[in-house]
Amino acid sequence: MSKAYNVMAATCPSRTVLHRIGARWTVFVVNALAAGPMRFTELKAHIRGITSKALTETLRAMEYDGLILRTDYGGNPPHVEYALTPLGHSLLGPLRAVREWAETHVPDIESARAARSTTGS
Amino acid sequence: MSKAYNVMAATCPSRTVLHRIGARWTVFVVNALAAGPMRFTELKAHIRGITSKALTETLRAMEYDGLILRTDYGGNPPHVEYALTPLGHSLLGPLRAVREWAETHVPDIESARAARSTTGS
DNA sequence: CGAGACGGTATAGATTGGATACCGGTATCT
DNA sequence: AGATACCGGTATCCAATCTATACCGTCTCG
Repeated sequence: MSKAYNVMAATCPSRTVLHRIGARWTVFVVNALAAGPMRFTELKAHIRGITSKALTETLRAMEYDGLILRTDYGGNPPHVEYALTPLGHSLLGPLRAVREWAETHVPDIESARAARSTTGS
Repeated sequence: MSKAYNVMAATCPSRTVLHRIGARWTVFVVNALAAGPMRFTELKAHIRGITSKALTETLRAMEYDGLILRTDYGGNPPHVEYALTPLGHSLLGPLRAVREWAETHVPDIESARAARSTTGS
């Protein structure tokens, strides 16, 4: 049995892992970094709608979990680069599956929502 | 290019879709319902740690998006069943990929966290 | 009569996330 | 020389969200 973890267990660490993945911005950061390392402002520009704070916290959390690597080239003007670790890279596959599902099924979901809005109640 | 949607666009509907998927409990509900329809309390017992309110809201949202189907058999005692729609079912594949990634890489992440805690600061 | 199952709701408290503004240090524009 | 902008963030405040706890009506069982 290689499956030592059961997601439903509530005491299980995979809960926290799943929570991190679903953390609203993680997906986008992984996605953005897929093409190669990026700097902070670059990342911020790429992921439209994210604030500095959100980005900072997401990056910190991901670094803490070993998903990305932060490299500070110091000096001045500040130069910091973020890159995916092998672990972060391995997340790309599963995440891409979800993203593609989302992109594919947007019409279905929108029509479901529309149906509820017009027909419902 | 069949990719009419770009996740990074911020104005893009796939954002909301992705947000729904990452909504903390959605994954678990889909997972639980994979085996077949379930009743409210059954679901609540299966997903350890979820509260009635969280479950209710998750189910409502998922129903609104056409991911699940709520069937009220009325009468008494109350009898309500939740089942995956075909759309919800199609989500199972991508989600399972993520879940398996999570289960597989828990040790990696935990060791990364441990390394940060002992070595860091 | 009293208790429990069922499918939730109501209320309040804790936690998280977002928006906006600002920071220090340098380089550049005027 | 002064004003401004770039870079990688913080600080602060406020709003939305999540959680915990208790409770509801109806019915059946004992």
